[in-house]
Amino acid sequence: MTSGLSQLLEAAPPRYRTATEYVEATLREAILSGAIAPGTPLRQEELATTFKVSRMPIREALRQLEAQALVDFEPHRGAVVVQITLLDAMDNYAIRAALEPQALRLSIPHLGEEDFTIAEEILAEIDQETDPGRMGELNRRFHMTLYAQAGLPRLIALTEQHLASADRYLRFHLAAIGDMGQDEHRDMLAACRAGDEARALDALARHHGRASTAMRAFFEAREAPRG
Amino acid sequence: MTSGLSQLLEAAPPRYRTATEYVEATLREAILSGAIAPGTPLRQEELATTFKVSRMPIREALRQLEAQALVDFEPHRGAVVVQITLLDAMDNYAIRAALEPQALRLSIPHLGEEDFTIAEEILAEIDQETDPGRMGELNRRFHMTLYAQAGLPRLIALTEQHLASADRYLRFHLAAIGDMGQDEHRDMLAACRAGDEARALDALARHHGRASTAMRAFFEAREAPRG
DNA sequence: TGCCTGTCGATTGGATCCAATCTAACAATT
DNA sequence: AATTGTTAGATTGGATCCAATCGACAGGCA
Repeated sequence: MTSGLSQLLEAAPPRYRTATEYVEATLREAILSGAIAPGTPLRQEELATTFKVSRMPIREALRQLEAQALVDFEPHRGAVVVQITLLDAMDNYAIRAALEPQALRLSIPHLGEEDFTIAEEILAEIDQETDPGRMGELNRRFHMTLYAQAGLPRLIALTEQHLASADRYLRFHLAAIGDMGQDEHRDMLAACRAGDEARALDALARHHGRASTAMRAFFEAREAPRG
Repeated sequence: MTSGLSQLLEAAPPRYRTATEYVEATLREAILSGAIAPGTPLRQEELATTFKVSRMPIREALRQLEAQALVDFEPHRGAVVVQITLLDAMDNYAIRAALEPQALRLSIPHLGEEDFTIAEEILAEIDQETDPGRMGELNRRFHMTLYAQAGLPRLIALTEQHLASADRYLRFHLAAIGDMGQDEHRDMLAACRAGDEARALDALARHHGRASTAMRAFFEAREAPRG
């Protein structure tokens, strides 16, 4: 049959099926990575020329980004890249601190050796990585590998979405605590391997707690450097 | 000054500022209430004539509903109202079981007597209500009243969104357990009043747990009535 | 009969055009 | 001088038009 061909098609699917998909994915990546600064107004005409499409796919993409809380939309005034504030960061942490333990808890019983191997490889990659952007990507993949067996697609997608949003705070995170929390990562992985749910959840909670308090201290020091 | 005027404007804002807003809000309500059945294909031309607008606001609205996971969008094939399945319901419960305790926990310390009074009134209304649609609305308002003081807008919005999604399962919920869990509601409210976080969270967990297991049993009985 | 192929209507995706709204600068009035 | 009114340009919202894709059905071929 065509199993060889279908493998090829799996490996190289047509990149985007519609212009809207293309614009949406590219814009989201640009916002999350910080390539477009928070507060930047997104002019439809301007985006249309840079993407070499009409304003229509731009408009549809912006609508979807609005629903994902990546841009603010005001009628007749256009879209603006959402700001990064302490409140936003705390909001994101609170949401992840709720979703991630749930995903991990449901996933742990179904994790297998293949998952642990992949997670281990990602941890090793993180150790050697220096580029902040790639580190965010690797961090996300590590976490999602451990959550992937939860079996609830919406929970997983929602968790991944908010983990991706956290990339926006990555620069601040690194400035605040300097590392990606590899100690907690390793502890979490070891606990998962041992099937020790309580310990894994504890490691994850420490992970969130440490990052969240560090971030808060960092922002508050920034906002009132001399009081 | 104009404090009287601004109160008036608060009370009666222009209903919708754009056609897209209007279509989106109306369609969402229709989907959540079940007025449009799961699996229904949403033809753009058809919707355009019923809403008396062109296809353009329809398209933008459908994009936003897709990002909210209320319709499935397939390129060149259009939008379909998402199905109601056991997996979907479990997914929704898992997400709410993660988000709601977090919101409640953060909100409890800032709840005041006004909030308790409002919550109490809503509970009384639920007791007398028979219309399932209104009961979903009231249930949502009760929960959100207790979560509202969490101080994190995104967490609150996300929680409310998934609480609203649960309205889609309301018929099944009522068929499965017959009531809205008023006992747990009352226990939760009393615990909040007493500032007893642990007891409030416990009541909420029982609320979710009971609903979730009942729903699972109900679906499984439906899917394999004679095996 | 069963399967492939081509064609046509229906539907969506994208481009272009027009109308409505916002912003800012400037003029006019007190 | 400060506030209000006006007007022009920029920008978004909405409508219409054309192109691309999908699905079903009919016809040809083994």
